[in-house]
Amino acid sequence: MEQQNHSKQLLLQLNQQRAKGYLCDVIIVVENALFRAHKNVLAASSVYFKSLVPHDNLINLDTEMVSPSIFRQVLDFIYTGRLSSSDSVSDHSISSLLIAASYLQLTELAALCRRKLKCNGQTPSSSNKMTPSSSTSPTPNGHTPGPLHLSSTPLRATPIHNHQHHNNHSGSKKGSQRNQRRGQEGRLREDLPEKEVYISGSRCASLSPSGEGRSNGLGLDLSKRSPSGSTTTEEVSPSSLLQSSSPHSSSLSPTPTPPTTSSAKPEPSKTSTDLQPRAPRKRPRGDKVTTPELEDGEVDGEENGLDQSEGSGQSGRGGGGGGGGGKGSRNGNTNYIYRQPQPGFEPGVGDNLYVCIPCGKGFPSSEQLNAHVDTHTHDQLYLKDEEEEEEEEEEEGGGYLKGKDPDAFPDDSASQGVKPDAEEPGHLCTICSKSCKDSTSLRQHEKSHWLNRPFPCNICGKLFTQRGTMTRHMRSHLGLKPFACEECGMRFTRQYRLAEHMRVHSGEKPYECQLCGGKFTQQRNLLSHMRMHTSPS
DNA sequence: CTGGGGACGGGGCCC
DNA sequence: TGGGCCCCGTCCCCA
Repeated sequence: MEQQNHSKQLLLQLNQQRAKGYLCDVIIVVENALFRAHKNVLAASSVYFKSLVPHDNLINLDTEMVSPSIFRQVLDFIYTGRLSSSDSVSDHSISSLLIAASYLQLTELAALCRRKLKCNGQTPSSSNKMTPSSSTSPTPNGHTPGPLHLSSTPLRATPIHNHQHHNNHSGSKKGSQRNQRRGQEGRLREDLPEKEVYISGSRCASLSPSGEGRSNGLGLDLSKRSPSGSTTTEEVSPSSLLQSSSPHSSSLSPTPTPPTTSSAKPEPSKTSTDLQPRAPRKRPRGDKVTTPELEDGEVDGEENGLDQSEGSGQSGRGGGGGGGGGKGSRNGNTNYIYRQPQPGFEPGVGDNLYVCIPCGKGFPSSEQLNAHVDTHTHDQLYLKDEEEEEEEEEEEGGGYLKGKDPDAFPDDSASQGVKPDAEEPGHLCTICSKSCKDSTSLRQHEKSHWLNRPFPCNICGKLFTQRGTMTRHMRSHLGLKPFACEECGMRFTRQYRLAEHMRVHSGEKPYECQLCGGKFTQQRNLLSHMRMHTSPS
């Protein structure tokens, strides 16, 4: 008894799920493109991926070996067993595919490419050298062919994973985990001197003597190995991910510990705990870590971005209220905006969390949305913008909150609802009457009233009002923690946090309760404490 | 079990 | 663009 087409149907389902991002548990970064996929499928197709996916949820591929467009074909092949129409596949493309297939140790695809080249009368030249069955000649990039190096030790390209994520699996919260983390952090700190790594330049200058890991000083291991094991420099610019190219965003591998050493005993750190009034909490707060384990359009935990702040009335700033979404910018990825669920789709069920601004259609994944957005021509977008602007002009200010792309605001903002500076001597916000010192501050302030969030996270799709916030958010995905405590090695994403943390070691408690005299190291804890005083109970 | 305190992560916003 | 600060939320420890 055998179910006909079972495997075919299974693959079909998987591919459909991939298209929707459903149950995808790994993200592959290729240059500036992100691909979501299923670990099982990748592992079943490629020895290379098989070695990586157990450890990493985010995998960065060498862009000299595979381009986004090529990888898309590769992924399609993995999920369908087919290559796209041969008409559209040039020999050059096939060669590129062959290189990629060899790099990724997709032997079947490599063989297919070779056959295709042969049929076309091409001799798989350099790329052929990289095929599983052929020579060990280095790739144009200096890589050694992957398939020839099926080391028992999984060799990493540039796995991007959050070590917090790994740590949080541990059942025992104390003791060993603390030590483990402490050791890891201690090692991180030791790596700090070797930080000749340039983000934008995508170059790692130094290699630790052991060669097992390079740190960029941000707590990240920049060591990058091709599947074959040849260590290469970081090829993927962090700006690919962050787009805004934060200087700290260079490294893509937050894990400081290569697989071969991940289980190694952490070096005991100095008796830093002894210095502390109370040992800093060592439990990685990974419970809510934003690992890229995205599923089905999932954005992370407290998602629903808009309502989180706008609705909370935090600090009374989010005023402005109403107004639905807005148009995204027309450049790059920012032409979509995550906005409030609209009538007709339920985030919890349909997961159409990614909404195309021009047409309002919802999609379960950013990929689908991006693909859809591509169907809008710039002309369409501009045309619609102009139409809406005309409508807004007729609406007399009511359309101000429609949420334009702030970056798209022309300098003469009069037509956008922001009165010219000349008309607002005190630079008053037209929404809350806040007085700003200059037009720049006013503009920035007024952005806080907009309901659109022009800066999407490339990894989880979450949207932000400010680029800086988005960049900061990306650090959490990438595990970028540039600021290390010299006492205990603990690392932070923000300098302010480090300064705050240092008070744990110094014992300084600058925040005093005026009611009971209680002192606190953190202001937020004082505020929390004050609420205890003021709460009715 | 519960409440308070310690510590930390993340986002918003202003400078 | 990044730093600094604020707020919210959370987890853990401990009395």
